[in-house]
This record gives sequence, C-alpha cells and structure tokens, in this order.
Amino acid sequence: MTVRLSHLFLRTLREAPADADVASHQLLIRAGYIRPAAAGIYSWLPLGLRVLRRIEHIVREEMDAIGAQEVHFPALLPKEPYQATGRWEEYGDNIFRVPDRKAELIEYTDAEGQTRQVRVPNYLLAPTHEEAFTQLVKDIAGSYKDLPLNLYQIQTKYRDEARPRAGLLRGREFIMKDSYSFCLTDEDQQAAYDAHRAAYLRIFERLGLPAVPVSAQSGAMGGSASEEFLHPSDVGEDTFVESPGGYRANVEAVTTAPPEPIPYDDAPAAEVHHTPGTDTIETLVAAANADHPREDRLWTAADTLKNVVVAATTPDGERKLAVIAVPGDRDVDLKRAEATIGEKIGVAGELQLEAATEEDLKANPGLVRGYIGPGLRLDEPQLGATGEVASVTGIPYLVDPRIVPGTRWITGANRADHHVFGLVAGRDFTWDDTIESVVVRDGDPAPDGSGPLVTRRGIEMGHIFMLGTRYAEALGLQVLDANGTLQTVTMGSYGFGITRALAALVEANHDDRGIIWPGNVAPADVHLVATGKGTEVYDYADRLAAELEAAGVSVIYDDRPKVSPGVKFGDAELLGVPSIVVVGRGLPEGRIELKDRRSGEVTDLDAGNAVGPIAERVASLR
RNA sequence: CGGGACAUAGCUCAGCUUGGUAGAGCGCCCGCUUUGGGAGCGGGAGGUCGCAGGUUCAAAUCCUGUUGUCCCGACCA
Repeated sequence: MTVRLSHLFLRTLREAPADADVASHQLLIRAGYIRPAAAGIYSWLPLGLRVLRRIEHIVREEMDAIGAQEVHFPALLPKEPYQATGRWEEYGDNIFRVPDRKAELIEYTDAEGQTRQVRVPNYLLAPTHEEAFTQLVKDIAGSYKDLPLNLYQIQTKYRDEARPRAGLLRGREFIMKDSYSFCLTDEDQQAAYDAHRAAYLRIFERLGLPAVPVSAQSGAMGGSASEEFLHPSDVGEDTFVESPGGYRANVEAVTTAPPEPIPYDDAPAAEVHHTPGTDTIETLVAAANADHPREDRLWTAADTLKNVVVAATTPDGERKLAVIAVPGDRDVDLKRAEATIGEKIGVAGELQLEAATEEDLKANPGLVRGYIGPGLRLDEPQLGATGEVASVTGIPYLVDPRIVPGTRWITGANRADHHVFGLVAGRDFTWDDTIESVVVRDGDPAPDGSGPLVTRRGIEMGHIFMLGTRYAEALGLQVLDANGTLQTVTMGSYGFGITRALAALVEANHDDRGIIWPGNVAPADVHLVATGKGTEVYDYADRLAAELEAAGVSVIYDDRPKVSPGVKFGDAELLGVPSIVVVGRGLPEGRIELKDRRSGEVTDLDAGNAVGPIAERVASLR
C-alpha cells in the first residue's frame, strides 16, 4: 500500500530536540521515526517500524538459513534461574527488577520516621535470555538425538544502564536478536559458532553496514572464545585495534608479542641512588637526567619501571593486593587487568579491581609510595618469589610482557627518596607471572607480526560467544548420549542488536539534510513528490503511485495539497528514501524527474514511460 | 557512582541578575492569496513556568529540598 503523507501519522521537526546529540538520534526523531518516551526508551512511529521490520526480516532469513528455529520468550522472567547462574547478583543495578503482588513485603522506617512498606523484587525484565533458553531446552530435549540445536528470538531487552546515551545506540530498552546453540561435542559447537559468524557477515553485507569481527573478552557472559562485530564509527563506545596485516582485536583483548630476551652477562651491577622528591615518573626522569645522565642519550620514562599497587575484591568480599609492573611510559588499564588477574593471583570468579588506597599501603610497610620496586637481590626479593625464596611482602608481582630477561630499569629501591638504576630483569629480580594490562597505543606492534596497530572506535553490533557449560551446569541441562550416560550440554550464545543496527545505519548513511537509507532497509523504494497547483500533477502522481506499487515498487507519496515545494523536498531528503521522484513543472512537457538521494543526481524521465526506468533503478539499489 | 549543565507552549529558546496579570520563532487550527527549495496577510487554539516546601502583600524570578534530562568519566553481551 502506498503511504500517503497527507494521512501518515508523522510530524517532522525542523529542529532537533536539544537533548539529542549524535546524528542518528537527531535525525530519527526529526524524521519522525521514533519519539523519546523516557531516558533511553523510545516509541516507534509507522516509518520507523517499517525500517525495523526490514532489518528483522534480513536477520530472520539469515538465521533460518543456518537452520536456527525461531522461538519467543517472555521479557518478564522470574528471578530464580538468574539466581542459579549467579547473574541476579552479577548484573547488579543494570537489571530492571520488579516485584509482583505476591512478592515478599518488608517494612522499614524512612528518614522522616515514617513506616513504609516495599516489596522485594522477584521478577526481572530480561537483559538477555541464556537462562530462559537453557531451561526450555532442558524441559524438551532429553537425548543426543535432539542435538545439535539452534534457537533464536527477536526480543525486547531491558538494561537499566547507568547512563543511556546517543538515542538508540545505547538505550535501556532495545531489540536484540539472540540465538543459542546447544551441542554435545566441541566440533558441533564450533560448527554452530562458525555458522553464526558467517551468517553475521552476510547480514552486515545485506544491510550495507560495514562491520569487522574482532576478538573480544567474554565479560560478564562467561565463556571462552568470543568475537564482537564492530561497525567503525567515531561515536562508537568500543575501542579496537587494527594492523595493516589484518590483525584486529578489542583493546581489552589485545595481546603483546614479548620481545626477545637480552643477554646481560656484561651488564654492570645495579646501583642505588639518592633521588629526593621523585615519587612520580616525571620527576624521576628529570632527576635521573640531571644527576645521573647517560652518555648516549637522555633517560626517558620508558627506562623506568612503574610498580602499580592494585587491590582486588573477591566474590567473597576479601581484599587482595597485587603489584603490576609496567614500563614507566605506560599506564595500567584496570579493566584489562581485571579480566585476567584472578587466575594469576589464585582467585576464582569475578573480581573487582581498583587502585590501592593509602590504607592499603599503610598496611604494607614494604610498599613505599613512589619508591616501590621488586628489590635488589634474587635471594631477598621484595616482590616476586624466586622459586624457593618467597618475597618479603608476599604480594603477587605481575609484570607486563615487555619486561623480559635482560631488560634494564630504573625503579624504586623500596626506601623513601631512593631509586635503583640498572636493575636487570631476570638477574636482579623476577616475577610471579606476566599480565596484559597496559593501555594499548597507536604504533604498538601487532602480536602476529602483521605491523603497527592503530586504534579505532567502533559500535558493537553483535557478539558471538562459546559459552561452554556454565549455564548448562548451573541449570542442570544434560542429555543422554548414545551410550545412555548423561552428558552436560555445551552452549554458544549469539547476540545481534537490531535497534542498534538501525541507528548505526543512520550514522553511516546521512548528510546534513537527513538520512540516506540503503535500499534494503529503506521505509520505501520511492519517495514520490507531487508539486504544483492544479489537479493534473496529483492525478498523474496518483496513477504513477498505483502503477509503481503494481510493479512491486513501494512508494511514499507526498500528496499534501497545500504544502510548499520547499517543505516537500526538505522532508523527502530528511526521510531518506533512496529514490525521489518529482512530478511538477515538467509534467506539461511530459517530463518527470528521478533523483538519487545519495548523489543528488537528477534524471529526466518520460512521464508516459516512467515505471520501467524507476523500477530498474530501485532494483539496482536493493 | 564521581564531576558539570539544564528543566518555561508540540519543537528551539527569551524572560530570572533587579519579584508585580507568561513571551518570540517554528509547528498546529480557520480564511484569503501563493505553488520548483522550508511562502504572504489576517484571525485563533495551546503553558498549574518539572515537583514540594519556604520567604513575601505578591514567586517562572529569591531560598531549601526533591525528581527528571543531557554531557564527561566510572560502568556496560
């Protein structure tokens, strides 16, 4: 059915709402695709819904094509399964929690002395559905013959983001396609993962949305292998790195290729120097150059070894200290360190990492603020046990992979106002383990030798995970194998942000006049503008619209009688349908115009023979 | 959760410093004119100035509290 602007539930805005900041947010509201309902929550208008449905359609086709079966879960779920997997707690404030009428009632006294009652939430608005899928498969599948199994849904998800932003790009309610694979063997699981990966690449191809797979940390989802699909964009919230040779990874997942060890047989002995007032790298480097200059060059921050004390809070609430050593010109990214430090210091489960406080340092007299070092002798290490010899402090010592045997450092001497120069890694000190923790910089080498890395921003469009057995174990999903023994099922989880993709498409396809939809997702194929007085243009345009529809071309028809041409052209460009057909002043000479929204190029068409050429153009844009 | 800003008509904003009957532009409705780049003239509808207290004869304006929204950071399949 032709959409007639005279009747369409639409109001375009000349100005963007003051609180919309990024292009997609502004344009989607201005063009009447969405309206804000609350922070990070949007209502969908007819044209927005059309685009949304087209994106969903592409995703469905590709999911069906890999043999996934569509199901649909409630958005409102009981909390018990989420408690069983630990995510009721793990998600913290990011989960919308709701009580029903039967929920436990507790009384408390408020600040004004009033007795109040509140119900304890026993439901949640699901942020993602691993538990629900696992539970359902457990109910239905009992045998290895039921596997492998791929299920998906397209669902509204809820996350009570601390800071929703950028309109649809990071909302509190959003639509996601999530699928889950259930397998008994690693081979099957790998096949499901690979199939999804390929399907995602096809989806991005069909959407006309560039997206690159990068390796990622699996984060709160748990699991092992994981890749996210990032659409490169300056408004993206993820940072990833890329090398000329094709290495790509999320900054959190970048690994460092350690340099070759350096021979140190002829290295001079380390010396302790009095370096008053040098409790920062900057003051230390200045003092080193002033009082203990090198002959060949100046000391730089990269010659120093920075020892950062961090505090990890374990799931049981215990606080454990560790020291991370990095070259002095580098900063520690606590988020990166947090991902792997648990296994290095022998703590299981999720932990929280933060910089150590004054109190932490006071509790450990061996750590002298500004002058911390690994110690001067292997048989008496301050940090870093050496096999038989425990370190004096007993605090785990983790170093950046760049700190290889033979590298020489200026670092703290564990006495106020003293540093040691020429301390040789492997000869004078050792460490408990290495850790990836430094902030990745442009120019760092790629770990696979494929060249220097550049950092870029990207919007996370999708994320695929090998989940392993975490959920199946927690919820008891087991099936009988061919031998009649119970086996725990392994799972994969695959998310794709539908509403986010819509917003990203606008980010990638707009100009200062409005949106420029790719043909595959546009709310219509043709935006037909009739302009001029008299009834001829409208009579003709009415007929043309009908003929185009009959030829399989969907039409938005601006038939508004008393709207000036400028407004109609402006709205056409704002709405962003890829082909604009103008019926107006040329009609008496039998001429109408076909305009390409993206290039602005205008082609004259014979009014008596326009359907064919228009349909052809439309087909070329789909 | 830390830092900053804002809240007045559907949208963008003025008015607040110095308290005194709530404004403009755009949008919307009616009439006439206009019809190839956001038209003109005339008439009109629309706001408990986020909310709650307080000060005052009188509060959009001053004070206190609170809620909401946006930005930076922290956080975030």
